[in-house]
Amino acid sequence: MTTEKHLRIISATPLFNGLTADQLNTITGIAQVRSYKKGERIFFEGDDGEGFYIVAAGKVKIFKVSTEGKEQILHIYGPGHPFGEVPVFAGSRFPANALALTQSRLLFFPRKAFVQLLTENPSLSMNMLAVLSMRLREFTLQIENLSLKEVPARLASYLLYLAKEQETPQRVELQISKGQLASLLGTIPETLSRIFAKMAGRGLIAVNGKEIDLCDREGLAELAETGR
Amino acid sequence: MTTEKHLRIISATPLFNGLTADQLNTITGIAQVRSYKKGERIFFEGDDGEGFYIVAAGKVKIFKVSTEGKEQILHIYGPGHPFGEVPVFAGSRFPANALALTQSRLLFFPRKAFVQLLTENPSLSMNMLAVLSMRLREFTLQIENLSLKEVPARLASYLLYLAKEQETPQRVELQISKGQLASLLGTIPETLSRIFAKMAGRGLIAVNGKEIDLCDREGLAELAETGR
DNA sequence: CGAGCGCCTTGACCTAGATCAAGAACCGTA
DNA sequence: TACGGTTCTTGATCTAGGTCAAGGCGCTCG
Repeated sequence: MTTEKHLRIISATPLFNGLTADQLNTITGIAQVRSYKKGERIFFEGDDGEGFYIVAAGKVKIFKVSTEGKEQILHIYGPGHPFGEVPVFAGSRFPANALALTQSRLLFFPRKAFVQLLTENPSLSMNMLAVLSMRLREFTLQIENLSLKEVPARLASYLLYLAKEQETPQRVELQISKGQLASLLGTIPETLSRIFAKMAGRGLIAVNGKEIDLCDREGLAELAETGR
Repeated sequence: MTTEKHLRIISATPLFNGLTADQLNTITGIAQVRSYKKGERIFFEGDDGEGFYIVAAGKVKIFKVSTEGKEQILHIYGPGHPFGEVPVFAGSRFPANALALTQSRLLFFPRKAFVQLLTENPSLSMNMLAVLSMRLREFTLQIENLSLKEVPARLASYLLYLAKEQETPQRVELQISKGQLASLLGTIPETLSRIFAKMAGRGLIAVNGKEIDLCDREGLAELAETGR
């Protein structure tokens, strides 16, 4: 693993947009590479946060677990996405768990060195503020979904979101298992399965394994919006 | 309303901790005072965010509304708390609504001037990052509550939280109506009422209007944690 | 190729909590 | 102190979705 390669990854990360080559070099200097196997824990809720991460390769899930073992996924992050920044600035512990969904390579930025960087680079601070703000927006959306919408509406929203994300208006591919999707939507596999069947029955979608055709985007939008 | 007074409020706000008198003066220079009557809207979801607010006096609720009119309260903020910062940094619109719960006085900071300030004051940026991180922590907690715990557990958590907040271990006072509390907990007044009755029946609490005695903190903690 | 395991689906049931409807208690105003 | 309005409580009902249990349908690996 060369420093070259780190630099390429770091340059491509939105968080570091608009920084000079010099600044990027400095940042590369403090980054450490860490590798995780599929299923390996990155950190636990309550752990001390001595720094934060950026996904270089692979897929990471951030989640909470109830006392009875039910899990709620908060995010699933791929390359370029930072996570675990909260304790860096709040001076607290990680508020959730992180686990590698696939074999992953992460860049780790130690708290102290990174804070030092921030005080010297106002534009980096601004980027960081933007990242946190965006995340806050996502959370308000998720809370809205969980408390104000029923599962079919949440699923419809998610499918439309995926379609935009993947730039394929007619068909989307689930990058995660349906069980994981259920947890992301705040439900369980059985319920999700039934809702898939119901939506297919209404002609809104067609499901073939991880491939899902969006037959009626109008109808999906309606369902996402009003729940009918 | 004197500039003196603004300065006093601004100095006392955590967001501006650790800044020099000089910096505080500059900040006071860009703040505008806005007054709102009880029930008045401060902004709507989707509005352009030309700046953010800090509560100087009064109480403000931040909330989402479903298409059918059900509301989910995200936060209730009192003096010293900033809100509406997301669009300032994310460059997007307000992701939720804000309304004055009581007659309120707010300090408004226009986007552009504030961003200018940030680039010149690294420690202000750090404070802002801390505020946003703290808010993210609160949100993860709220999502956990909404999706992983049942209403009685959420209520128990909230009561214990209030007790800590108010530094009165034995008795808390609700600062908001029970209807508002229901919405904050992601439920409806009827359900909340029944749960109050049930908890009183079990000897966990005693309810007298807005005064609530925590008779059995052990039991409440147990309920908050495990749901039984 | 067959065994075994993880994932998904389907069905029968059950429970938390929403909805609907009707009073009761509380509060500011005249 | 009577009033009209909120806000709160209580009861009867309904339903989304969770739980439990039993297959099915792929996988990989021997």
